[in-house]
Amino acid sequence: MDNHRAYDTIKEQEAGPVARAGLSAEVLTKAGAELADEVGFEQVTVTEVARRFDVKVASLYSHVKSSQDLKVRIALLALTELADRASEAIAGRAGRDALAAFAEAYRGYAREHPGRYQATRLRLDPETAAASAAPRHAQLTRAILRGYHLPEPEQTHAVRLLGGAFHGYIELEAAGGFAHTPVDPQASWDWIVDSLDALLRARAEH
Amino acid sequence: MDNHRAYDTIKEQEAGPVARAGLSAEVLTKAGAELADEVGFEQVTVTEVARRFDVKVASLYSHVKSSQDLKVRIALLALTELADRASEAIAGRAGRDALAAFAEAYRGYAREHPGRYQATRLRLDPETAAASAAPRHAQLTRAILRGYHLPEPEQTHAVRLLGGAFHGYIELEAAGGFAHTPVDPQASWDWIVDSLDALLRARAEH
DNA sequence: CCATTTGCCTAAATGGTTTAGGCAAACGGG
DNA sequence: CCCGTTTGCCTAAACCATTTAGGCAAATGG
Repeated sequence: MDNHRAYDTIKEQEAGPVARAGLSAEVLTKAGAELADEVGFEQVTVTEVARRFDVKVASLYSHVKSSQDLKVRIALLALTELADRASEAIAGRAGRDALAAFAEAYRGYAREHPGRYQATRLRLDPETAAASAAPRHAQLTRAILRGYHLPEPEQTHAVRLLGGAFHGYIELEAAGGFAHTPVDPQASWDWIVDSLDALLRARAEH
Repeated sequence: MDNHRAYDTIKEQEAGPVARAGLSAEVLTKAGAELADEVGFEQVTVTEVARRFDVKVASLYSHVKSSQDLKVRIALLALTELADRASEAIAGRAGRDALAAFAEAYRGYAREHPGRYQATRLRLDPETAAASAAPRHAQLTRAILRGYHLPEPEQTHAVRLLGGAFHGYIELEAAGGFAHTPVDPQASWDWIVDSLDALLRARAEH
């Protein structure tokens, strides 16, 4: 039962005094998010995160409850980052400008951080979702729609249309669904933003 | 080394002559699809499928190459079923009718077969995707758009808009994203189909 | 300077995946 | 009808990720 001693000896021979890795839920979440961007969100494992800190797997369990807990934390981080980015994008803009900037914020984030973007689609239980940045996303969309003067319940319909359209397009693009058609995805994106702007303006007048 | 004998004895005592389970890639795929609808696509494991046939896990490996292979087969099955359903829905319809029927086919399939619908978003490698029913989905969308007389490249833009909008809406709805707003999802869906129809008609004229 | 807390450890159980090798049932030609 | 081959499912065992339990030592603070 002198395994600890043997370990310490080796450790001290090889790396000097045993250094603490400085783990915390935040640091692990950040590392998990980076891992997700590199290998995909589904491929995030506590084992790989531990490897990156050169630490034993069990050590992570003092900071996160489970593998699922780690994934939820990554999702919450991504939702917050994405809401911050969208919020900054629409600041000082209105109408078509705001819509285009908002759309670009989402698409840009998904391109730069594919794993984090995948994480935003993790199914959260209702309480967690309500306490997350998810409601901010809906609020930001409503802020854009203020420029179009839609009455309820049409404003809610429009929130759902925009959320679905942007999210769905990004997902189909990421899945490689556009690879076999020689039409520039950027051109489609611009056309779609344009068309949705026209749609909303038409709906406002009735 | 007489484990086989021991096993056979038990088997014969308990269940008579050793019956073959009648496994095949098709049967396993079907069972996997049903499992997906019950517990979610990510929760599909070869272990659970084996349990359902009362068969040892290793036995499945004569029929499917790996756990991933099973998942790909489920995805291909779902893509085919969904394309069949969409195809039937738009037969004999045009314009707004076709669009609404197409949309309803997707949403209905996702509601009735949530796990299979999740499977349709599995990332397939390009060759597999090209040989799947995925191209049929794009063709079906183009069939609907014939009624709107859009020139290229706008027709391609519209294919991407419709694919993204329907898919994104279904995903957001399934994720519970609409739970905290007291607006009927069906009403939003109808409004969205209506709006997209108007959008396409407007784009056709210019 | 000692007591407590904190951080990471070893050890071991659980469970899904996968390969290797084997027996026996089914099948088809002589 | 019998025997060789194929097919179907088996046992056994390795691998890897997850998770819990329990322990030592560094850091912390009175």
